[in-house]
Order: sequence, then structure tokens, then C-alpha cells
Amino acid sequence: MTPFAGRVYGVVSKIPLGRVRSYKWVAQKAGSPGAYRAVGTILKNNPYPLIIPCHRVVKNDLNPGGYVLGIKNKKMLLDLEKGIVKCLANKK
DNA sequence: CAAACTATTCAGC
DNA sequence: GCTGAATAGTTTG
Repeated sequence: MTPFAGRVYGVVSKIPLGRVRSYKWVAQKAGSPGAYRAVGTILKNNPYPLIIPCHRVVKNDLNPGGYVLGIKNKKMLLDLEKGIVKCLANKK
């Protein structure tokens, strides 16, 4: 576990549902605006994939970079979360 | 400590 | 739209 990784985990875990941020954004929030590659490397080796919604982190092009479970699944998760947000907004 | 790798991003054609 | 190069940090030997 490295300090930068911890920072990245904290920031990413703070991303709300249905919200996608770019690697650059996360890197900047982590404290290293130019370490977007490092963010990807960390998320790839993330020791806690369950507390780290890495599927909410996408490229600056809004195109999912990659996913251990498959890019398709990542998109599916995003769509699912979108549905959850909709449900929460519609919830009464 | 040094080398290699990476889920990225920017610039050029 | 696609290819090539650069940056910053992690991981492994």
C-alpha cells in the first residue's frame, strides 16, 4: 500500500453513484495531476476492489479504459448504477 | 536501487 | 480517426 494509492482509493470511493470521473481527475484529486497512468496501475492492482468502484473511473474520452471483469461488465455496472440513481430520485 | 509495465493523455498526420 | 511519444507511480528482481 502506497500513500498515493491510499489517496486514490479515498477519492474514488467518494465518487457518487451514476457519476464517472476521468483518471486525470482522480490523479489530480489524489495530489498528482499527471499521474493518471499511476492511477490506472493502482486500480489494476487494487488490493480492495470491493471498496474501490473502479468501474466509475473512465478515460477522459468517457470511454472505459479497461476492467478486470471486462469492459462490457463495466458499462453494465455504470448503467445499473444509473438505474439505481433513477430509482433513488424517483423514490418516495 | 533499477528496469519494465500500465485500466492514459496529448500531439501530429 | 489512428499512430507515436511522454509522464508518473507501482511492482518485481
